[in-house]
Amino acid sequence: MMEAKTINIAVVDDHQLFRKGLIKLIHSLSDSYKVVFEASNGEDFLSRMDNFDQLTMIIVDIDMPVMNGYELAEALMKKHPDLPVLALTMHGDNEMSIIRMIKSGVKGYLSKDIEPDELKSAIETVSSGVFHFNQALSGKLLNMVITDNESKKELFNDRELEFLRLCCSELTYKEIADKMFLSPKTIDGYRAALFERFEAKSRVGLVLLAIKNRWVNLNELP
Amino acid sequence: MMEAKTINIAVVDDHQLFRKGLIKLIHSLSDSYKVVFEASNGEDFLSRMDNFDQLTMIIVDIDMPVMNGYELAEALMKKHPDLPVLALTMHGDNEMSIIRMIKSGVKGYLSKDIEPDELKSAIETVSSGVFHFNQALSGKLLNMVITDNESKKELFNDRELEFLRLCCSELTYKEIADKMFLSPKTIDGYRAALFERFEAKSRVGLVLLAIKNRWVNLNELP
DNA sequence: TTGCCCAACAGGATTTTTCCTGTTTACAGA
DNA sequence: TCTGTAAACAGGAAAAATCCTGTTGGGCAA
Repeated sequence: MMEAKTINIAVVDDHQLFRKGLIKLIHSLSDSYKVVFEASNGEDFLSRMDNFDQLTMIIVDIDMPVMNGYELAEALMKKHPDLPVLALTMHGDNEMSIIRMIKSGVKGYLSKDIEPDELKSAIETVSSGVFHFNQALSGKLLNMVITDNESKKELFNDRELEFLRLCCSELTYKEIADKMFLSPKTIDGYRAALFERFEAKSRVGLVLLAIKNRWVNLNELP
Repeated sequence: MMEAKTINIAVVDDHQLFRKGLIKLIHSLSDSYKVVFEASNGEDFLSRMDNFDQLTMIIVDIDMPVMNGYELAEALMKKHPDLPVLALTMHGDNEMSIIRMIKSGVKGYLSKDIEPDELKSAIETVSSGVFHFNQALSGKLLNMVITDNESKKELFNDRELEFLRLCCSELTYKEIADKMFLSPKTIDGYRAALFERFEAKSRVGLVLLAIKNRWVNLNELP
């Protein structure tokens, strides 16, 4: 079996040990795979990569400190829409992160606990510009992605975001209601809406999501 | 330069992609390194490994779902104290986790963002039974480890820390009680103790403090 | 032994959170 | 003008969290 075309890959991951290992793994999958560039985060990649044409695709970790995978994918979608992005996730099972990846323009994603063979098939499909998602999306969330094109509604409106910030505090809902000049019942409505949208089961769960996804800034909290 | 003695290594990590890559990386470091066994978590390792004498050392990821690195190291410290454990951490910067590793009996730890050369030197030192910690421990911290038996009025004890971790989730206190095999009333006692100690007014407040002060690691939360 | 301390645990009250099913009002579009 | 929709709001109940005051039982020092 001949594997004709060389696939030139860039790997972006902040964990050097993983990155180096991954590169060796990729090279062992096929002689036609060449990792020609590596970076430790999105910013590092954008600042040092100058020849985008040489790249067939890019493999990028979602969880990175400086400029994470979502942000890099978004930046690439604007400047180099033809460069396919394959995302790697550590805990990629939650639908929100999948949504966000799709919105950021990634062509596919893989959990880090997959077998090398799956990586190979993902590289094959994504490098040729085909989508590769190994998890089905619920209709509701899929709808959220698709109908987003008219830029009508982002994740939250202003009031919801304000509520979310106040949630990340020791305030009770009643106190939040006072601060926002709303009825506690309205606040309860916001709560229910966000719980459903993000599949949170409790206020603590919502707060954790808000922090993890950087919807709120930890340093700006009281 | 000759590298005489073969070092037989077991690798335990739940992320298959990382594990396979790491193994290739290890083999590329030296011909005398042989990865002779791999497992996806602590439980998997203990149940399938039958010949401990063949192993020179074990490399284990700290963050694993079923039986994590701390727990595996503790179990090994009891049954096979001569087997050196090298721990790998994703975000090993917080002191609490270093404390916990030392208490669990690991011989050394590495952050996953190190260079392969550092891995090599860690393998060399740890496999020969010497400690390898790449980060200086603050005097206070070191004191905490050493004088742990006497003046143990530090921030938390082990159970409190475990409770705190579980607090940073969507689990109810009842579910936390089940996980820790304690009465919900005892859990309520932990809660009250931590609330008072850190002047938290609610669980959300406690969770925020835990994250801000890095008592728990955001990325290793479920 | 005896007294002391502490972790584990209980009962019970109160507040807060969570959930469910509604109603009213404003306002944009057919 | 009629209609649909979204935001604001309510009542009420169940579950969970919070708070307070205890008890018990085992280890340990005097």
